[in-house]
Amino acid sequence: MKQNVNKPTLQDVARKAGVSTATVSRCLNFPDQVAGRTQEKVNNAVRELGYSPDFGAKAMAARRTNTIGAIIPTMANALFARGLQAFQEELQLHGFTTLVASTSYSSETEEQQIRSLVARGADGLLLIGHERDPEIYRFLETQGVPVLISWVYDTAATRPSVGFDNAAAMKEIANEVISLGHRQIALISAELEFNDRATARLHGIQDAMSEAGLDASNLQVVETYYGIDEGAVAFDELMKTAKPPTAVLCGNDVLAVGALRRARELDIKVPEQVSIIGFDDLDLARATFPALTTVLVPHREMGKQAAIALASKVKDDAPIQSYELKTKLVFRDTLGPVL
Amino acid sequence: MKQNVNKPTLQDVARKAGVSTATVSRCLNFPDQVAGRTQEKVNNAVRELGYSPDFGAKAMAARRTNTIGAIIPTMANALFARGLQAFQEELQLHGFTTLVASTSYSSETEEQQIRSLVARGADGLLLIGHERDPEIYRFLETQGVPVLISWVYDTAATRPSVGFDNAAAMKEIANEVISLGHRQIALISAELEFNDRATARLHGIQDAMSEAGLDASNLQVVETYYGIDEGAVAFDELMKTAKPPTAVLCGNDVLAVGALRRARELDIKVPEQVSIIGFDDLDLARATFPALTTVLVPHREMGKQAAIALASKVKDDAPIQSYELKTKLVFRDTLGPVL
DNA sequence: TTGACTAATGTAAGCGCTTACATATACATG
DNA sequence: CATGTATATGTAAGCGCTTACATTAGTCAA
Repeated sequence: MKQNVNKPTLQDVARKAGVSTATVSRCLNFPDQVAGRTQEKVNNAVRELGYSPDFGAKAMAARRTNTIGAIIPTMANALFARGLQAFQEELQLHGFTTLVASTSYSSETEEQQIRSLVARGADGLLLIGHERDPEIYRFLETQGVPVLISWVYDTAATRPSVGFDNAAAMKEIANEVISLGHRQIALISAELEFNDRATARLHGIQDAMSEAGLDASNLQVVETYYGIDEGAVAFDELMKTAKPPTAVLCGNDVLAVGALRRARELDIKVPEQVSIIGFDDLDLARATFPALTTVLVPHREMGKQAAIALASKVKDDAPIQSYELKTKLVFRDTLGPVL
Repeated sequence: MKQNVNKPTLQDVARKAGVSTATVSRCLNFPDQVAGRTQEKVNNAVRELGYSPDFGAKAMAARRTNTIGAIIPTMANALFARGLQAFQEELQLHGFTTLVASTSYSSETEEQQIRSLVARGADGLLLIGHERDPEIYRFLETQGVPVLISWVYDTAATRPSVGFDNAAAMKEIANEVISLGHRQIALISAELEFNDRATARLHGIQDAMSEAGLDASNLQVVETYYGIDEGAVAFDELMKTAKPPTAVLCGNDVLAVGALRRARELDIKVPEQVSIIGFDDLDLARATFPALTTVLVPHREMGKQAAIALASKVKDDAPIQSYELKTKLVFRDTLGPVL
């Protein structure tokens, strides 16, 4: 290992400034409790030594970190990245630092990350979706770390959450699709296991279809990873089946963009021959040609509300209030009637 | 505050298992130094108590965190996000955890983040680009934290770096543009201040132009933020000038996608009336219509090499070896000759 | 000047771990 | 069996901070 240089400590600063360590600590944390002249001496010493407090020591002594952890599936998904950005910004206003980790959609990795963030002293945790090993929830409870679930809002769930109703949102757009005459429908979904958002969206479509009297066999589902190429491949697959769909719903805009690209490559006209629908409403959705019909997810607002809820829980131990956000259909140019 | 629950400590585990704290510690960190029967007792106690080690205490006692910090401008930029992903994966192989922070391109925020990561005990730091307040470099030196600069490779720089030559890459594509007859050229760039990558790319174009005998007045530069909409607005602006460019180079693919979108909205044919060139080669670049001509940046390889360099520096105190990665022109459908 | 405050500073006890060192136990050797 | 060696565990001293409590300095009314 290294450790060639010895980082200056509070002690060093105290010695240099000719005061006690307690005074230095106060000067740094509660300046108004310290006389002006003393502050100056201390600040000079801090500057000259290039002192920087040790977070670990501080956390241990103060028994508090003012840190909130957030674990999302992937940074690659712009929607998570942006929602988290808003979460972070709001928390900063409340005096919290955010520690971010991602799981690549692996529940195993998620568990590790949860443990790691708890070990690092997170005062609270933001998690995406409800579905995970009950043991983890037990662990968090024994550690006394409050958790807020986001990206979903499920009245049936016992834990508080800030998010939207994935099933209802998907059902709404599915209804539109069906009312335009589509009967042969497909869903390009993220992996369904350990992903209650994806599962809920699937259920939304199934619901809409069964209410419209359509048989389950009219729905084809392909699961894949997040990515444009993945969407393209999935679309390909669907078009090669015996009864190719006339409408392809996608679990997110990125998959939809991939599908759209492949449609163009296959010379399939959208929406004349097949409709393609996204989910999320990224900037991207307006930039494709034709522009993507999709479902707007208010990600920034979601991040912000999650931050507010979690901050008040951690600070004042106020019970977390669940909060439902509304999605909105955005009609652009990739959804059309069956011709 | 809260603290209703008392997290179990090493002490608690030791008591429950009927051994000393030292044994518990060893059992957790160096299991092969501990007898099998003892391991069992300890592991049971750990499980029953839901024990999780306190990172801060551990770091303080061990004087090592096995944590590497990485500070990037923004997660919103997929290229950073992906490069970082590779960085992280590689570091994990070497036994390091990565702590990520982003700055929103603010040098002030960056300074905070650097201090925060150092405080959190980062054994090393990854930073993007060379350009920052010298005081920060001094601070890092007094703290004994090794730094690796990435995303740039500049032979003139004193600090080691793992990246590519931004100026050369941009010059290369600019040469192509010029050789296709373009004389009136524009650059939609990220903000140039405190951004040596963006500045270098600008210089690359200027170089190419002056070598081709073009006057500086033939180049229009508009600085903007990262985003599709921002690219669209910038493109708009350029088209409204007295001498609109016939080729628009963009600092990244996202800006280019925005420009492309606005071109379509304005009914300007690409590449017949104006050529649009991106930078980065995101998946996105293949998904637009027409597909984007751009410059491939080997972001994953960059992240990986950066991780290797930094890990060996931190572990063995080996001097960091600079490493140059090569970019590659990717010709698709948005660059054409002047008609 | 004094006493009664308040304001500023100091003292020292931990926070939860790791690890050098000391000790105990087990086993092989002569 | 005594002895030496290896293996397993225990003891206790910090790591760099915060903070309750004790002490001292400063201020002001009487």
